Amino acid sequence: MSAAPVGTREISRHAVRAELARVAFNRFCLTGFNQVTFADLAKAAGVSRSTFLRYFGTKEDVVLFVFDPVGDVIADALDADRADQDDWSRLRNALESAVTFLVRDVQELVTILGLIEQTPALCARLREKQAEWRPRIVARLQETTSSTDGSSVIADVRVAAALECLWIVLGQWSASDGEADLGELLDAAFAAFSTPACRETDAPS
Amino acid sequence: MSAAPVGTREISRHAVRAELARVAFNRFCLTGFNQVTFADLAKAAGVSRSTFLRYFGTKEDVVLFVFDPVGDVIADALDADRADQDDWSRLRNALESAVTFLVRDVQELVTILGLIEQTPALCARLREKQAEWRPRIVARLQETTSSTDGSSVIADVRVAAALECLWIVLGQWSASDGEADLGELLDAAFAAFSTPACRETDAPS
DNA sequence: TTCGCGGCTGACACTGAGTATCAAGTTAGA
DNA sequence: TCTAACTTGATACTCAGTGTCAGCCGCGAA
Repeated sequence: MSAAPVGTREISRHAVRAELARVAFNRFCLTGFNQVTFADLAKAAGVSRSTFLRYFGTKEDVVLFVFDPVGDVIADALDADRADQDDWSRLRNALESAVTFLVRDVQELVTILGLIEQTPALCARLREKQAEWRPRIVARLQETTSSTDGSSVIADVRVAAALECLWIVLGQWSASDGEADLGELLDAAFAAFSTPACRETDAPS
Repeated sequence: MSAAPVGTREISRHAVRAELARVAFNRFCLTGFNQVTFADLAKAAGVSRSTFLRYFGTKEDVVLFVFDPVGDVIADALDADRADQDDWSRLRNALESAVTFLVRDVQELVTILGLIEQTPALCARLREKQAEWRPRIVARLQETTSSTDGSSVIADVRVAAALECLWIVLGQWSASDGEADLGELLDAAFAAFSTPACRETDAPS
C-alpha cells in the first residue's frame, strides 16, 4: 500500500510483514501489549525470534507501522488544494485526508486506537512519529504562502495544533465505536480556533 | 522545591536524588544519553546500581523529573487569574508561569533542552508527561467556565495547542541560547490563534 | 544504655528488548 | 545450471528494569 513494491522479494517481504503484524495484533488484543514478548509473537507466527525482529525493529512498530504514511498523506493533501483557503481550512482538509486514509476497516482501526490508548509506550512512540512529520508539513504549508519570512513560528504552531486535533478527534471517534462522523468531529475540534475564545464556549446568544 | 519535604528521611532522599541527578547529567552531556548506562552512572556517583535505580525508575526520569511539577504549575496558574479573560489569554499567562518556574538557571535549562532535543527517547517521555498533565489542565480551564456542557472538545483542543506552544517556544528560546525574551516568544506563538489565518502571515498592509 | 523496628543499601538473580554474527538454506537471474 | 545475493534460525551478547534478601544504620521506646 505504501511505496508499491517492485521486485518479488519486496512483495514477499511486504506480505510476510503484514501477516506477522496480523498475528501479533491478535495476541496484543488478547493478552495486552506489555504482557506479550517477542518470543511469544515468534512462536505464534511460526517463525524464529530473530526473523520477527528483522521485520519489526521494535515492538511498538508492530502496531504503529500503519501510521507511517500519514505524514506524507497530510503533506500531499496540503499541496492538493492550495486554493485561496486560510491555514486552518487547509489543515482541516488535510486531516480529513489523513483519517480517510486510516479508516479502511472501521472495526480494525477502533481496536488499534483502543490498544494504543491503554498503552503508554504506544502513545509515546506515536507522538515521536508525529514529531517527525511536523517539519515536512510545516514546509508544505509555508511553501504555498507568499510571504517567506524567516520565522515559521506561526505555521509551526498551527501544524502542531492541527496534529493534536487529529488525535483528539480519533480518540472521540474511537470512543463512539466508529459511529461518529469524522468530518463533524473535525469541525467541532477546529471550532476551538475560529470561535471567539471567550469563556462561554456555547454562548446562549 | 516541589512538595516541601517534612521528615528528615524526606530531606535526605530529596538531597541524594538531586546529587545523583547532578552527577548523571554531567555524564549525559559528556558522552550522550544513550551511551551512558546505569552501571556508569552508579560508579560515577559512588553508589550501587540498585540504589541508583531506586531513586530513578527509568533513565529518562533522571533528566526529566524536573518537569514533573509543571503540570500543576500550569493548572494552578489558571486558577489564579480567573479574571474576565478569554481562554487563549489565560493559557498564555499560565504558560508564562510555567516557563518562569523552569527558568531558574538559564544555562542549565538550555543544556537540558539541548540534551532532550537530540535524544528521541527523552522527547517521547516528555510528551508522555505532557499527556498526563492535560486532563487536569482542561478541567481547571473548564471549571471556571459558566457553561458546563458535556463535551469538552474545545477546551481540550485549546489546552493541547497551548502545550504545543510551550515546547515550540522553549525550543526557540533554547536555540537563542536563552537570550530571547520568553514573553515575546509566547506572544508570537499565540499569534497563530488570534491572527486572521489567511495565507499572508505578515500582511504587507 | 540497650533493644527492636523500619527504612536504606548493596549483592544477586532474573526477564525481556534489542544488536550482532554466522552457517545453512533458498531464490533470482544470468 | 550455476552463482551471487538474500533469508533464516541459532546463538551469544549488552543493557534496562524488576524482585528478593540479608546486613546496616538511625531513631524512638523501655
